[in-house]
Amino acid sequence: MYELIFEIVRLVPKGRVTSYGAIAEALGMRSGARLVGYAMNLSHNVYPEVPAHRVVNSAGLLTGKFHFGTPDKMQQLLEKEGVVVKNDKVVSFKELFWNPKNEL
DNA sequence: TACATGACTCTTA
DNA sequence: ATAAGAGCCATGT
Repeated sequence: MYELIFEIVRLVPKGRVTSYGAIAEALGMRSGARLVGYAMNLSHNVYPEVPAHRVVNSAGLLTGKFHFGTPDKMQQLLEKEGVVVKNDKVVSFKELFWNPKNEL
């Protein structure tokens, strides 16, 4: 079931980000954002790798950074891809936001 | 089968 | 504008 979620996340272009809610909605689960988060939790041992660091909450906050081993890993990865992160939140989130529906 | 849990989100005070 | 409460769906025990 999480396969779909993983696929969507893998479609997120480098340097862009998306939100749990957006993914959930793209899959038809209007209020399944929590489920998407839960899926990300399992994404660390699936293959191909899932760029879970490109997924943030509706406010652009890096809420799941504690699940990357070290709290800085997520931010590091994002910045390395060109995404500016400040105070655990994505700068210009609105601009960098990537809507899954545009790819379906 | 029933209950608890979670990387969320929206609605009210 | 900030804070607290309730819904939501798939899994695991």
